[in-house]
Amino acid sequence: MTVASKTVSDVIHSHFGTLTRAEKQLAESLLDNYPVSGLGSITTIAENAGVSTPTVVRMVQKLGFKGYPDFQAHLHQEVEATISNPIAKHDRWASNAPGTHILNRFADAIIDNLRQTLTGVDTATFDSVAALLSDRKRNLYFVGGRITGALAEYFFTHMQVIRPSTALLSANSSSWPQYVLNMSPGDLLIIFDIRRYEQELVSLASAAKNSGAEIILFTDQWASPAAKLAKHTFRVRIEAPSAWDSSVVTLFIVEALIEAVQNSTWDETKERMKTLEGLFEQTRLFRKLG
Amino acid sequence: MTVASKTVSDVIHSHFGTLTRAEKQLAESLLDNYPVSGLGSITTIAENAGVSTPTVVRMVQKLGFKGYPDFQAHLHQEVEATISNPIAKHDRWASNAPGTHILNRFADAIIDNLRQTLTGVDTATFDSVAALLSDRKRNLYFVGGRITGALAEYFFTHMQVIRPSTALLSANSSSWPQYVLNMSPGDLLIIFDIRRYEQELVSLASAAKNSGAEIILFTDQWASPAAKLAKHTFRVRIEAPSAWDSSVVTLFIVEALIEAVQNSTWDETKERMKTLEGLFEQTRLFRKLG
DNA sequence: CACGCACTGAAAAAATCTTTTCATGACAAC
DNA sequence: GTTGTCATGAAAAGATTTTTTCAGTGCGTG
Repeated sequence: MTVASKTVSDVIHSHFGTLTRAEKQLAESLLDNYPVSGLGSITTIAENAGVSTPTVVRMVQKLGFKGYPDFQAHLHQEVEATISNPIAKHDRWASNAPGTHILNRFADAIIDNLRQTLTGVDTATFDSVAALLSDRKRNLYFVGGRITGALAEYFFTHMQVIRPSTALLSANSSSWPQYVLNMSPGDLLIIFDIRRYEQELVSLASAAKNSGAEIILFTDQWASPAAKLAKHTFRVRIEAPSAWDSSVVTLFIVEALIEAVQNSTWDETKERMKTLEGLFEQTRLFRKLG
Repeated sequence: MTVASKTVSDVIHSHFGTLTRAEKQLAESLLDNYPVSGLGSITTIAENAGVSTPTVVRMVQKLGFKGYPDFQAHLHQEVEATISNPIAKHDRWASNAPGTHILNRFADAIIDNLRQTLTGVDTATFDSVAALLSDRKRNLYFVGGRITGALAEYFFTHMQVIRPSTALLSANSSSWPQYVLNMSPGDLLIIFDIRRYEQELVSLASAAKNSGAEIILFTDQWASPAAKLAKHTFRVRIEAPSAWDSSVVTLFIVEALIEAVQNSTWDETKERMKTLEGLFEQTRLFRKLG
């Protein structure tokens, strides 16, 4: 069967981009407090998610299950696997007493985001993306929104050292068409788009896809509309006790990807870094003399 | 109710003596691999135990439950309680990203960094910095190195929305003197400098200090030489299982500061954000028409 | 051996859950 | 505008589950 070894959570995540509004709402409800929230009857979970029972049926079938009972059977298996594996590992963060200081509240929120994100990220997806980014034959294009532009830049700066053929699209969309013009099939467009999704990014994604480029998307749990166009999507938790969303976990994923790519092509990268060091040295020397 | 705080398992045990043969058989079946064995339908568990469904109904009623659904609801609650405790949660995350996977190693490292950084950061320092950043009379200047430039930009982008008089110094040091020229006493220079400390940033810090500006420094545990010049220094742990350093915790501090500043001047900020929304809207409209 | 009593499960009845159908509304393309 | 497509939930239909009824069985007792 298609849903053999993957967890229900994985399946939901991998289909998340293709889900409709009500279905996303349902998926969120299921993933929140997963997998216990899926234990009840179809009526119960529909009510909890605020959707109708037909929506539940349609979604689980879309996910590849035969019907709700089939879906629930898988969930039961997972619960069983989780529970009957009582490995008592040391509790890493419980000592982090929920203080009242903003730093502590932030820390709690970030760790929660990290945990939930990691539960949701399919390692297979992660590895696929790392492999794509490692492929020197593909040109890489990075782009972000108003806030996330800095993340795109951070990612770009590292990848530029690790491998050739990387480009950072400026925040100004007027220059984008030129980049799209140069995209060939197999090229990668790495997009950062979190809520207050920017329509222009979706247009860019669409145009890039038409040029044959493949899209890797970093978005939030509610998923940018660009998810429908993306080959791989990272849905990252961004909630913080703040008027602003948190990019910490997104940066975490980015750094992990950087390491994964670097690691897979270490020999070449080492050479590049040496050369780069030399270049920096020369520049410094040049300035001193000048 | 009798079954208020006791677990279903307790209830079964306490009633075990009064159970009949078929019921004992059923009870054994339920306790074996408890509580997962009770997850299915009454038919399923009856079959598993080798008894009839009426036996199940009779037993659960004898145990004090209203009926099978009531019995199962209690079981679900217990499953939830078991799964939702932090230790079990960590197990789930770990199982999703097996121990050796880069994501998992990174997560461990980052949480460690976060804890160590929080232990080292004085909340008084944090609050002082937040207060300085909130002071509208001071001009803010942000600057970062090659890698940390993105962090400076991220910080700047947010602060620019929250308050006036903010500037981002470009990565190119040739434009810096002009900024220094304009600095007045009380102005703040926020510097990001982590290892492979950049000599130019130290020079900038020195020049700025001579102009009366106060310096806030984000650096790593080994501390940039600029620390000697800084009024406040955040020493952040940056170690990661990678050839690169991690900026995740630095970003964490930045976000916490953003929230602290925003929070202390919420009324004014709200107005600014509203206006900004309006401006974005206009821009969008303008583009559509154009 | 007959009787009473409690236990048990088959089968019917009742309740509930799951799936399908279909009307409506939103929205994009023309 | 008009048209077609898609998403959605109300409601009906269908399937399953849960409960009740009831007849059969085993067993101890007079």
